[in-house]
This record gives sequence, structure tokens and C-alpha cells, in this order.
Amino acid sequence: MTALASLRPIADSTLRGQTVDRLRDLIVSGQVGAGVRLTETHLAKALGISRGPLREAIRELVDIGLLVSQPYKGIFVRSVTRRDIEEVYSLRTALEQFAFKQCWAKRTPEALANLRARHRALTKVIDSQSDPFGAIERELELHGWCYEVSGHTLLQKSWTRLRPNLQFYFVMHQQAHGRLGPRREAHDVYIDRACGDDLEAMLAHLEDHMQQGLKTTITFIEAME
Amino acid sequence: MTALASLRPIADSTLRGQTVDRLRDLIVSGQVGAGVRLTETHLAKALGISRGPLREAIRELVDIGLLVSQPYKGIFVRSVTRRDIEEVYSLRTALEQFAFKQCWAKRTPEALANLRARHRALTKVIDSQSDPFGAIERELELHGWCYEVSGHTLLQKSWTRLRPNLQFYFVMHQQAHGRLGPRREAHDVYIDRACGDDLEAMLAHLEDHMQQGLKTTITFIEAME
DNA sequence: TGCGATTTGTCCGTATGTATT
DNA sequence: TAATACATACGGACAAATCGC
Repeated sequence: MTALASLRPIADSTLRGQTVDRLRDLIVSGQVGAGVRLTETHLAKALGISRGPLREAIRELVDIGLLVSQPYKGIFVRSVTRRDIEEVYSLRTALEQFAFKQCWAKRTPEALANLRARHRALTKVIDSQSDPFGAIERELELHGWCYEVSGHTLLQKSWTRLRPNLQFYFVMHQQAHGRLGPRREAHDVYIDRACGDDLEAMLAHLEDHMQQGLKTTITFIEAME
Repeated sequence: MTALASLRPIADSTLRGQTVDRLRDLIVSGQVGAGVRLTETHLAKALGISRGPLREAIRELVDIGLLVSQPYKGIFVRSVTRRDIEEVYSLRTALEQFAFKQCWAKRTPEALANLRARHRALTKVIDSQSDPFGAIERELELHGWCYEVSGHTLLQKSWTRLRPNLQFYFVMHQQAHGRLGPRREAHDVYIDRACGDDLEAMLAHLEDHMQQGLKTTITFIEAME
């Protein structure tokens, strides 16, 4: 991995791609709440584009899972059940364990320095206590490290698909609980193990880490049902 | 899992969905070879539909990975490298191991009978030696069992996305090597372990099984490079 | 129950941008 | 450089399905 990789994904040249980005950000930032219906004509007018590329962008977001489509009825921002969160966390555990197996031998000093830099960026944003949304992004950026270092393109794609859903959950959780964001020490062991020499210890910690994340994330569901 | 589940995915009501199915079958059956360029206007005329739903269907296949899109240049049927196959097999190993962990406690007698039925269907088609393409479908149907029984919808989706790519590789391999199809005894141990009581033994066998599958599948790449 | 309004799904014509020759 | 081919995008139109009255 080059240290410069994946700083900012360059803006897509096609209007469809740009619309995917705009809509995704709109949803995961919580600006359009879960369950809200989106009508093509209104949305197209609001975005200043025609229905063609908008429909294609919508299809992509449906595929990721952020939108759900009911033919001839409409498209809606996804609603979240307890089971959804449990499934994402369990699959994510398996994927991230696989990612660490794949990247374990590729952890160059530069790569590890990059990981620590991401951790510092996360704790810094948490300490500032002014940007909980940014903290969520930093946390996901931290977890993206193992996927990038793995060099496994298919695995990276899986993470790219999973990540917006996680971000959506986190933001929903945060909006339900006020300004929280991730805990400051939540990733200390994660970083230590990731930089250490015991792969099995890392894999075992991932189970705990995810279990803990699931428990805290899922609390906001209780209040909704 | 109900025994009747997932026999035939009902045909999609929208033209877009139907087109996705048609194009997917066209590609995984090998009727349009790897690397071939598809032009929208010609394809739309050939399919008897307009470019709107066709473009949406194409986007979906790009997302799955069967097509690759180069903006303003064109869309092409994917070409396969050795690395692609290695990545699919390694990720698939991780996913299928996870699937068996998830489904292990849910293996009712009915579910196990269903698994054995799929195995019988596979060996029967292999023995007939007249339908290698059907044999490939039956093999994938066999491997789909653990995903269905797991009851994990996200995991099932992952398999649904991975499966067409595998089918594409298998058919390419078969076309390069004449009428082969999967070996008859290749899944005997797989079935035994899946019906047994030792989860760890199943997981270990999956490593071997996939390693073996990778080795045989990858041979056709050698002849192309 | 039926009717009208709204929205999605689909088609077509046209214009523009990009790549290739 | 010009010309061709094609992907991309726009706008208008109609059909089909759904929903509310």
C-alpha cells in the first residue's frame, strides 16, 4: 500500500457517479431519515438533473442496501431492525478477521505507521468533542486499514459496500443518543494487537471488539420498537 | 429454512429485472465471451427494449462484476486473470466457513435431507455426461445450501453476488477443456462432514476443498496467458 | 365499488461530450 | 485536423400500477 492511497476518492466523471455520492452522503449523514419516501421527479428537480441518471444512481444505492425499492410503489430510505445490525456485525467480524489474515504478512513499518496515524486522527477528533460525525468517519477509516493493506480487491469491494450501512447505523445511533461518538479508548487494544505478532490474539480480540460494538450500537433500536 | 424455499427465483416484474436475468444468463453461459464489447444501442435493439432499462440492468451487472464499465468508452464482458480467481476462492472460503458456523445449529433432519438431495441431483447430472452446464449449476446449488440454511440475509446476498462470477469461471474452464464438469466424488467428504457433528472438521475440509477447486479451475488461465 | 390523481416504468428524439480513426 | 461512432444526458410523452377519495 502506498501511504497516499485512498485519501479522497476522486469525484466520478459521470453524473450518475456524482449522484451516487451525493445521495449516499445525504443518507448516511442522516439528513433524510430512515423510512422516508423519495420520489424521482421531486428528487431530480431538487438535484437539478434528469430522471435518467438519477434512476441509475438509485439502483446502485438499492444494491448497496441504503435504499429499498418496491416496484411501482416507490423507493424508501431503509429502515433498520435489530436483526439488520446483528447481521452486519456478524458478517463484518468474519470479513475483518479474514482481512487481518490476508494483510498480516504485509504489515510494513510504513503501513503500521499509517494505522497509528489513523488512530491518532480518531482520538483527536473524539477529544475535540465538536465533530461526532467526523469521529464516525475516522473510526470507519481506521477499520478500513486492514482491507486496504490486504491488497484483496474483492475484499475491499465488500468493505466498500458494507461501510455506508455501518455509517448509517452509527449516525442513527448518535442522533438518538445526542452527541456521543465512539469512546476514546475503544481501539487501544485493537491497535496494539494489530501491531503485534500474535495473529490469533488479534482475531480473538476482533470478536470481542465487534461484540462490544454491536451491544452499544444496538441500544438505539430498543427505544424505537 | 422451508424445503420449498429458493427453488426458482420468480421472474422479476420489471423489464429491468428481466433484462438483468437475461444478460446474466447470456454471460455466465458463455454465449458472449470474455472481453467482448457490448454497445447499448445494438444490444437494446437485439433485446427489443429501449436504452433506459437496459442501462440500469447493465449497471447492476457491473456491480456484480460480470461487466466492466469504462466511462465514455464502453462496457465489456469481464476478462479473468489468475488473481481474480484466487481472490474469489479465498473470499469464498471465508464466507462459506462463516456460513457453516451460522447454519450448524440449524441443520434439521429436513435440511440435511435437502442437502443430500442436492448432492444426488449433482451426481446424477454428472453421470449422465450430457449436460456439463447443468452440472455446474447443480454444484453451485449444492454450495448454496449452507447460505440458505444460515438464515443470514446479508450472507445470502453476498453469495448471490459471488455465484455468477464462479459460474462464469467454471463455464470458461469447461469450454477451454471440453466436456468435463465437476468430478463425481469431489463432494463426498463435503457432504459427510456437513452432516456430521464436528464443525472444526468441516471448516478444515472447506480449506482443502476450495484449495482443490482453485487448483483445477485455474488451469485454464495458464493456457491463455 | 369505481374514478381520478400521482408515481413509477418505459420509450423516443435529440443534443453533447468523449474516444478513436 | 476532421469525421465517425458511441456513451452520456436531457426532455417530453405515454402506459401501467398504486393509492386515496
